[in-house]
Order: sequence, then structure tokens, then C-alpha cells
Amino acid sequence: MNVSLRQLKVFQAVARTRNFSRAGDRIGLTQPAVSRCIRDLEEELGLRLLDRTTREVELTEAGIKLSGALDRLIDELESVLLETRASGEQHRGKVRVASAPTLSAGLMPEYISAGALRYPGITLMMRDQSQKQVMDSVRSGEVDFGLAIEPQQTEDLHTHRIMADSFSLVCRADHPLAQRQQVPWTALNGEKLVLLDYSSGSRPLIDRALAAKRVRFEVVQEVGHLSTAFRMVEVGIGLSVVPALFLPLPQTGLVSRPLTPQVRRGIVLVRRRNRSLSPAAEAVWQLIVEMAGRHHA
Amino acid sequence: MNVSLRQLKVFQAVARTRNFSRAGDRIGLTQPAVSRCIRDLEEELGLRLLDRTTREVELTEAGIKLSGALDRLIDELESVLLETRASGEQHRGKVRVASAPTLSAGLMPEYISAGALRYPGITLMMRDQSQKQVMDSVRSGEVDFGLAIEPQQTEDLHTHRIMADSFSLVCRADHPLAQRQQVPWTALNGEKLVLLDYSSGSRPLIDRALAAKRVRFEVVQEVGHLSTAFRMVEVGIGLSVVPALFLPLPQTGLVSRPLTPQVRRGIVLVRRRNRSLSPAAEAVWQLIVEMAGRHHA
DNA sequence: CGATCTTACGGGATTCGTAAACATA
DNA sequence: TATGTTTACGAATCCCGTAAGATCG
Repeated sequence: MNVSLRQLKVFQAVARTRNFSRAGDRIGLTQPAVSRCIRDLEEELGLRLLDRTTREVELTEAGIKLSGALDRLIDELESVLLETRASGEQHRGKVRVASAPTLSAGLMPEYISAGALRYPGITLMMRDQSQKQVMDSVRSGEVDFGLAIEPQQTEDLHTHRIMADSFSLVCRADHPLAQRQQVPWTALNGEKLVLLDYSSGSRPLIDRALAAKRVRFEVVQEVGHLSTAFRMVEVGIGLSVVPALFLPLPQTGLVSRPLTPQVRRGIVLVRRRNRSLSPAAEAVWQLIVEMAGRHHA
Repeated sequence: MNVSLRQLKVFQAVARTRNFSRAGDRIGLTQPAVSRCIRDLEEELGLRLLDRTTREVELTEAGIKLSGALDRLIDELESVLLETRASGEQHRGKVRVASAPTLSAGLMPEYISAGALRYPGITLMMRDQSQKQVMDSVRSGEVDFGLAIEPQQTEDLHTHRIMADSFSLVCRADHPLAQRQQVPWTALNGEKLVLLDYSSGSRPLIDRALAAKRVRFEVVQEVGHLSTAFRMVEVGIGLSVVPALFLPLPQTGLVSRPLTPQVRRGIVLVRRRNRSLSPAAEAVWQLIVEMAGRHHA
């Protein structure tokens, strides 16, 4: 059976107006086009739907039945299509974003508030997770996309760098290095360090930076949270290296000094390769890209 | 919005098979055609419905929603169309036929039984009415068509003559005219007649026949039913003129003799002008035409 | 490298609109 | 006669299939 939607719409228009010409006007066709359309439809169905003289158009029994059914079906179909289209145009729905610790506190808040402002229809749910968990959440599709530290191997994920962060030394104000405006990585030679553990995306970068400078150092503690590290620095266990994004320090008695030369910590949006985002998620993604670009251009 | 039914069907096929080529096979299109079809649909809706790599096809969020809704809607739409088409091909439903008295008894029974035999799906309802009522029932659309005596003026109705009947004289076996094999109309000169009243379609024909022959006669009774007339003839009130269709006489003591020259009483099927019949009614109409033609050819 | 989607392009079918013919009240 | 449908025909559009190109695993 090869009935087209247009044929049905034309028939519906004629059924409503009881007039070929006016039906044509309504749907933007000439009257002869309507005539042929109806004729073809009737031929396809093998029966007469309309009794027509030059003066009036009347529905046959079958026409009445069909028209009634079509009224509902076509309306329903159109509303489904409109809804689908609207879901692309209007930005609505839930968007789930996973983000790594530093970023959850350092970046996401402003993105969330900006998102709520720009897209009132979007509910932006953040999942504060470890770097690894962020990747897994993205992979499994539990979240629409993630915000994380640039990983070494992209694998099956697609990443988009939105900005770069650098690292700072954190030490007690009475530490000798606190005297300098900025501190070279080599100055950490022989120091005891309190660093983030490997669930963090930054840790590999710090390791690489120190290794590159041939810095000998001792990791005296590996912690999961920076605030823990700060307490340890405060009591004199060692020094710490933290992403600049985490500054300024809320604690007193500690100071931060930029480490030179800058080691850039890439911050990326991450999503599944070859998978498109929902329109709402795409909108939020774009918003973040845009804000990050403006902020750290 | 200009989405075609085919586009939706193609999308549905792809959603089911998760594969452009197999979807194409299923609906008789080549794979590139499917590709363009999907592309156009996505463009029309302004969003992506399928995430496709060269290895796999996956539905997007919007695609899942649309596919679900379409499953039901398209199935429903197709079944409506199939049903409509079937109502034309298979003969089903109720057919209402009004028929004038003589014909209700003389013709309709065999039509009804033949109809039931040929079209088991059709319920044929007969309405036994007076000639005038038959016309009115047809006009108002209360019945699909009627079986009646050919009227003088066709007016807004369309008639189709299926056979012609003649008239016979009915008298007591001891009446002088009973001696003849056939009786000329002129032999009725001076006789007392018991005739059908003007609710009958035959009465005007009888009047005309008698008037044409300049026959002087006296209508002593006008009755609504022929059986009443027969009773009157039986008791000697007068003679009667009846359609040959009503013969043979169930009563004893009465004889019938053809009146010559034959006055043809047209028997017609009658329907509304410029209105088509339902397929079932059309089938019954055709069956009657066919049977009448065979019978009285 | 193989399977699969996309793009390019020529041909054919569909369908539109204009104009004329036809029918009914 | 006026209104409104059908038919005829030329033209534009749409859409399909073949073939070549691109991409992912």
C-alpha cells in the first residue's frame, strides 16, 4: 500500500471544507491538484471516498469513517513530529554532567548558574566524581558528558580542550620558598611533598613535570582531597602542588606561589565518540565552550 | 512541516534493523536511498535521530522517542487504511433496501437468499413499505436503495429498470371472463373493479391503461393490500387487476387471466442521484440487476 | 582490509499549475 | 449562466538507483 501523507492531508482538508478549491487554498494547492490527489487516493484504496457534483461535495460512508480516524491519527502524528522538532529547537530536559573534583568546585558552579539563566527549561545535574569515574560515567552513558583533566589516551572518547590551568606551590608562610614571587619546579628538589593520589587527573601531570626537571623529591602523603593536603602542609608534614584553579586558598597561614615554567593542565569536555548529544546537552556543551573561551582567551 | 509517510516508514525500518542496508532490503529501497531519506527527515525535524558510524547504527534520545511513538501511530494508520480498503474489496456491512409491497413478497425473498449466499458478510435488511414511502426512504438516505414501480418523474432519484411486469385480471371462476385464456382491457367495460389505492405504484398504470382504451368502469373499492382485494372479489364485489408478479393466486375459487395488450409495469431499482452506494450496497444492487436480467431476459 | 554509510549524478516517475472542457443548479 | 470539478499537457520537482568516495573497526 502506497498512500502518502499528503494525500491524506488533502483528503482531510476536503472532508472539512466540503470543497476542492477551498481545500486547495488551505493547503497551498490548486484545485486540479486536489482533484487528482483525491482521485489517486481513491484509486489506491479501491473505493470512493467523496461524492462530488459541481455543486457540492459529500463524504461517502467509507469517507466518513476514514476521515474520523484520520482526524485523530494525523493530529497525533503531527503533534509527535512537532514535539520531536521542538525537542531540538527548544532546549529542554535533563542534562547530566560528571566533573572531576577541582573542576566541580572551581568551574561548574558558574556554568550551572549560567546554564540555568540561559536555558530555563534545562535541568543541569552535576555529578562530582573522581577523574576515572568521570570517564567511566561518560563511557557508560550515565552522563551526557564530562568535565575532566585532559587524559593521555583519548581511546573511545572525544575530548575538547576548553582551557588550560597551571600549578602552584602551597606552603606555610614561614617556609623559605614563600619569600619568592614565583617558584621554579627545580626548587622543590629534596622537599617532602603531599600530593593528590592517582585518582586525580592532575597527579600524572605533576609527576611528569617533576621528572622532566630531574627533581628528586619524596611523596610523604597521598591524599584524595586537596583540603586534606592543606591541613598536612599546615602542620608541617610537607609542601603541596595544586592546580591554580583551586586558589585562592581558603586557609590562613598558607601561601601559594606559581610554579615556573608553567605546566599546563588541560581541562577538557569529554563525550562518547560517534555519539551525538541530546539537543539540551549539546546546548550546555556549547555554552561551556563559549564561556571558557571568553574567560581564558 | 512536510514529512512524508515514506520517510517515517524508512526511519522505522532503520530503527528496527539498526542497519541501513537491511532496512532498505526490507522496504525495497537501496541503501543510499535510505541514507538520503533519513538525512532529509533529520533535516526536516532539525535534529539527529540516528548516530551512525560505518559499523553500527544507534538511535539518539530523540530517535528512541520518535520511534516508539511511530511504532504505534503507523501501525494504527496502516490498519485504518487496510480496513478502509477492505471495506471496498470484501463485501461487508449492513445494506438496507426498501421495497414496494408486491415486490417485497414477489422478488425480494430470492434476492435476499441469493445475497446471503453470495455475500456472507453482508446483512441485507428489507423494509417493506408503500411505493411513496420507498421513495422517501431513499431520498432521506434511510435506506441504501429501493425496489419500486417505475415512477413517472425521476426527479432527484436515479432509477434503473430491471424488469417489466404485466397485469392480469382476477375474477371468480364462475365469471364469464374466466372462460377466456386472455382478456382484453376493453372487456372490462362497465365492470365494477376493486383496485389498489394510490399508495401503490401500480394504480396509476392501471388507470392509464384503462383510460387509454376508453374503458368505462367503476371503482367500487380501493384497498391497500391485494389479499384484501381478493377477498372482495371472492364475495362478488367486483373484479380486480393485479400485477402478474403476485400470481399464482394462493386463494381458491379465483382465476387470473392475462390482460391484453400487455401493459408493462416497470420495476426499478432506485437510488439517490449523484450519491454513490456503499461497496456492500453496490454489490447487492449489482446482484439484483444480474439476477433480474437472467430471470426476465 | 572489509563492511557500511555518504556523496555525486543521470534518468525516470511523480505531481504541480495553467488552460480548456464539462457538468449541474 | 455561474460555480465548481475533471481532463490535458508542459514543466518543475522529487526520488530512486548506480557508482565512486569516505570512514570506522
